[in-house]
Amino acid sequence: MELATLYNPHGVEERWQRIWEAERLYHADPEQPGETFVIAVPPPNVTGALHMGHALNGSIQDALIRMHRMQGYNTLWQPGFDHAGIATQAVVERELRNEGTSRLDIGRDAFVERVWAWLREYGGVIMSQFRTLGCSLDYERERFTMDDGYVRAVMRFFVHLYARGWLFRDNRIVNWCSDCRTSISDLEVEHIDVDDALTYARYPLMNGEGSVTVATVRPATILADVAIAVHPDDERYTQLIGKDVKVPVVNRTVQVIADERVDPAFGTGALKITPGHDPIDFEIGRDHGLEELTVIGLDGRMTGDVPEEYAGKTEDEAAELVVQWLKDHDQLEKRESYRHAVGHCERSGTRIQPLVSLQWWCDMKPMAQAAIDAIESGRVTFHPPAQNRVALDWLKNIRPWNVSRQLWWGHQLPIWYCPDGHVTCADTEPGACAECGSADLTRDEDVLDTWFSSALWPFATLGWPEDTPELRRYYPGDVNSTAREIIFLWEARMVMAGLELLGDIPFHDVIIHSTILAPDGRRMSKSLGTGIDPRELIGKHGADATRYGLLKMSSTQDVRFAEQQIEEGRRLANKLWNASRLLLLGGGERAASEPSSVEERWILARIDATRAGVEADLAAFDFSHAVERLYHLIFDDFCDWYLEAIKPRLDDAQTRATAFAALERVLKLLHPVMPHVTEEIWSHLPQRESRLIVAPWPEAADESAGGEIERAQTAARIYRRSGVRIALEGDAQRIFEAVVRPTGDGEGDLAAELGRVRNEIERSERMLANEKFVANAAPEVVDAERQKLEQYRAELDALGS
RNA sequence: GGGCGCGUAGCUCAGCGGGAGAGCACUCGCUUCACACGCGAGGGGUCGCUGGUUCGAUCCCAGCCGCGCCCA
Repeated sequence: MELATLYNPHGVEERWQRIWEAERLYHADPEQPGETFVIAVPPPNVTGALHMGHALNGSIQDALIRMHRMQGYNTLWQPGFDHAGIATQAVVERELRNEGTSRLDIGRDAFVERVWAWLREYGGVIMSQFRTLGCSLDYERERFTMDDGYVRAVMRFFVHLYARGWLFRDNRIVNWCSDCRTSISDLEVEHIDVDDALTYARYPLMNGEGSVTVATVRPATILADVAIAVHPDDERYTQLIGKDVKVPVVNRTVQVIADERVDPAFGTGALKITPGHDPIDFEIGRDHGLEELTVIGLDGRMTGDVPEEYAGKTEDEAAELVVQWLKDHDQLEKRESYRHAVGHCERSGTRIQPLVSLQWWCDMKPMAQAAIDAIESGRVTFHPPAQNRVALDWLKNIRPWNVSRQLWWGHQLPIWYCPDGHVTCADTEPGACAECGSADLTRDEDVLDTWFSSALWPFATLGWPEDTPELRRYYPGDVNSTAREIIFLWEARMVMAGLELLGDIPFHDVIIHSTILAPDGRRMSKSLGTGIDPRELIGKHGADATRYGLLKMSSTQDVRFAEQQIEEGRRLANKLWNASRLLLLGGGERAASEPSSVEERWILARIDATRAGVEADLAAFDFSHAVERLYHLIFDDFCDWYLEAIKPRLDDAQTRATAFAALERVLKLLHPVMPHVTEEIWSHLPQRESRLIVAPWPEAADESAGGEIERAQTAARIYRRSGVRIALEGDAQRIFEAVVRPTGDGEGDLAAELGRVRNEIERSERMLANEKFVANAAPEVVDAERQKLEQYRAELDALGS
């Protein structure tokens, strides 16, 4: 048996990835028996590359999937891609720009074909990158949100919501990105602190009795003012309510109104109302029946009914002109610096322009209620549990969802209009207007928000709306794992869609994993240059080590990336490799393997305790503790004590056979975390009947470990520390000799040891002499202290005093 | 502005009512017949600060100071 002393994952990992997939061991067969265990992977953007979040989440999901597969579950890990409307369109638009053309030049059909061509060439590489991490996704079942079948599911969902009466078209304020040229949902808006100027402008009263001053960070929108609002209880302004004022620049006459949504503490307490360009003003305007004027257009420039010198200017340029106008007319009270959070498009980074636009909306309240019930009743549970409330708070305050996007790449709305403006909604292209029968139909140009299709992922991937064997067998699934910022965008919507369309939750547990930050504590991001590429880590340390390290970092709180965790994984792989070498070097024959010695029974008990611990950790989605547990089992128990204890008997086939049986269990327990090295070692073990990936998970064992090992360990601690040998006999003595290999006379620093133990006894006695402690502390705590005292007294005896 | 979380060894993090822990780094000793990516020993911590509750507080409560995230 030729095995290198240094385990090298390269080549080994790729080989096993090929074999597992070629032997279809990742494949889920609905015809096969067994309780199911199903996870649908969060579909990465089809344009994306593996980043740290994917690698962490892949390690988490694969650990769960592999353990359940070994436990005999009919296990499906569903792979696939999201078409990622805005992101993908932006990539292809950039390419067109580099070629000196644009989507408008080539037209919609050619553009969409161009996107498909781009994807065929460059898209979808991330699934291969999941393979290099060892992720056991059922790659045969890869789905794409733009597949024909998936498109049918999306259309069905839309038609369903339309029939329910929850979809409606309305002019409302939206978050407009002038760079992406589309509206985006509230959830795609990122709030960033910005240093602005707060401009205080005087609006003269029409009756000539002075003026009212309002503060604004966006002077350009003064041109669209339709009212001034004050809080009804604000005594400073009570007498002004109902009075008319004149809007600067445009000389429009508007009224002072009262509304409780005005914050008297902001600025002067008087608020200019611009329903066309501010979400709160929009709400106030609707309630007061105010006009919705728009002065900033879709390209972010001034438009519409503005004085000539403003037309076509950017908002900033227009703001300067307005401020100058105010100065010239002595209506500028002051300007002061002001720092506040401003919405930006998370995709392009452009400052959001709130404006009124005709869009399709979905009333989410009815679906949200079902999701609220599911979470409150515990049918769907978030981990860590604090996230349940986060999801509930959002669901309880849910607002209509703007589902239309002014893009070309995506699912075009199944909405047709006839010349009379009637609306027809249908799965497939209708022949005539549903209302008037007109055959002259035009399809709505807009496409759906990417997340509209994502909401269907857990069942559209299984064939819904068709009644497929997969859908019947694998829905509902079990677990979904994702990052915090996806809770509303995706998790909540999957729960709502699943309940609405299939009448059942899509999964019962949602893992919200930690965010891995850059080593300096900032976010990992491409633009900041703080990203660390998991593919480099795999190249440097191997996939097993990377998985181990990432799981070690997967505590519930956010964590700074530390490469040393991955190096720890690499050392663990090497340690296990060499432990296996030790046994294999003695010969790999198979013999009867009944544990006969105390150390054999002890290691089996330790392994079984670890098995139970790992099962409990994974049931609680506590991966970092599971991994730590395995590390100590292998380094401390298996290598430092068990293997050292049996070393003198290694030429005995019986001993090796028992050791192989123990090693086999260790490999099984570690496999979900480090699949490659464990499968590689497994393949060298004598007479394995199957691949480790599908080998049965260890059964609970009924081994009790005697106290001999513990006695030897105590003696070892004392001897190694002070050179003092304490009296042992029988197995404890034999194991101590084998592991510690003592030299010298065993006299050592007896005085120091005696002093240490006496101190302990004194401390313990003092504690137990405290009547209040004995009276008030929990009985088991007092008992534990008494036992410790007993132990120390026994140790004192053993030291021969 | 609302909510959540975090400040524990030089670093990354566990622990969260009864003697401060792990891995790495550091010091010292080991060419022990698997592994120096190893084995053994050791140094290093007013557990952010100030109060409170308790027989007992890193752990619970309040306030403060830092840091981060989510939502508006």
